[in-house]
Amino acid sequence: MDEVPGLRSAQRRGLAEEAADRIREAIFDGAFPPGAPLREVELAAALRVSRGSVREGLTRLDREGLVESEWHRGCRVRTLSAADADELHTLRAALDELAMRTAAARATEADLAGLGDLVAGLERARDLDAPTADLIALDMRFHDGVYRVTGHRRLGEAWAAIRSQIYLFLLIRTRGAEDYRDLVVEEHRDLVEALRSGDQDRAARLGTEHVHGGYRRLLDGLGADVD
Amino acid sequence: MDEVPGLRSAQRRGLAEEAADRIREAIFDGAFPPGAPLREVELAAALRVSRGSVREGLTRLDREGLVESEWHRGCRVRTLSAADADELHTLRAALDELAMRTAAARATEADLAGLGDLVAGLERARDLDAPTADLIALDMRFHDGVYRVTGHRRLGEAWAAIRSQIYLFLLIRTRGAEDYRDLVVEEHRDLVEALRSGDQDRAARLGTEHVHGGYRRLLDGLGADVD
DNA sequence: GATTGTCCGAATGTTGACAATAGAGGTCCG
DNA sequence: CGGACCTCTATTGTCAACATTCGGACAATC
Repeated sequence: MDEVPGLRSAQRRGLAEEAADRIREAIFDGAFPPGAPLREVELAAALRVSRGSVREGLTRLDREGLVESEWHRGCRVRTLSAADADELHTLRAALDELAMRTAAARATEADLAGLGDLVAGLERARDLDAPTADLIALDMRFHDGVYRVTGHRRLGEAWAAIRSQIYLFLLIRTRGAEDYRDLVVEEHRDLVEALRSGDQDRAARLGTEHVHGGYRRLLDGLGADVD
Repeated sequence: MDEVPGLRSAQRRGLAEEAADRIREAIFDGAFPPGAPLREVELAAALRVSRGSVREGLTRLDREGLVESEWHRGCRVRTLSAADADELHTLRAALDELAMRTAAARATEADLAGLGDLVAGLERARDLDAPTADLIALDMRFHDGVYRVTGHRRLGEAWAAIRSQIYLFLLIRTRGAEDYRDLVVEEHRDLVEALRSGDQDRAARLGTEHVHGGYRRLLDGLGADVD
């Protein structure tokens, strides 16, 4: 089992994954608002791919929770109600707690440096007045990094199953929350610090607080007028 | 189309789900041991279904973590190493903690009665010297019930993503653990009691202890000779 | 003798045609 | 005029054939 240091295996990607990526992108860009139907023939024609590939790509998005499909009634972009938001954040808090605890135990110096770089990039983006969407993307990449550091494959899969939904949720509902820009850097710096300390309990606690706090601020900023 | 007497009832629910169910059953029955390849043509011929349907069914099993598939290399039954067992139980503990906490807050009297009935059935089965596999099946149904009581759709999906793997793991590695039969009834009765009390913290704590305790006993009973 | 290039059988990835279904809108009857 | 029924169409579910890729066996080369 020889591994070459700086070389990751080039993984072949089928058309299904490619299609899933394109459709996901389109949803994030707002081309398909929540509730919009995703018709297989239409997508197949647009992507120059057969319906089978589109179909398989859609099941991947279904696994990510981005779309929902019913028998013989096709696929629609999932709508996110207030109850859905609550589900997403309670579940994410539980996952993040385990992720931060595990990461605190297993993070190497290189891992910590990588996460630190991400936070630095986040700070730079904020100071340069980058659009909030960019900050959110970096935020997500940071947490992806934490899950990767855990080396916990199934935990990563559980995160992947809600990741896109949380991303979409943040993109849609972050307009009113201006304090997000101020707090995002500081909070993530604290997370890295907790990981560096190796204190698993502290890291776990900070992880859940980070999620719950962000959720609470979001709700406060928007009022209770969630549909 | 050739008609086979007892094999022609796969219409209303979609052939893909039907195929997934059959294959899952076969895996649990030991027809496909861990690591065994699942060839699409072979399965399609056996189930009298096209390869497309088998293919879609296999992706469902992949979502459940029962099989793993690589590009152009097909599907195999997932093998469960010691590291996998650790992943499964740490993740399950995190999910169960949230599930017990939520269930403690939302369980109605009818819910509690239903769970109580399941425990009673478990006790009956144990006293009747039912095979351990039956006890395990009832054990799983109990926890399914807890997740259902939470009303937390995404939490239930996260559980579904590891449920089959845990089931398979228990089926394979429970031979040596005789104390399982003794403790299983008592522990689940305690869980119901905690839910009835409505004390969320206590329920959550008991939930994680239940998982971790069971895992520890399993490891002790088997020694460290896990492959 | 080890490495590299090439071929071959087998299995999967992809495709377009065909069948089944849900939902809409019209029609008939009370 | 309203409701049950029926047809019709758009859309998804299923299928069998075609294209691509993998892994190993064998031969050529240094």
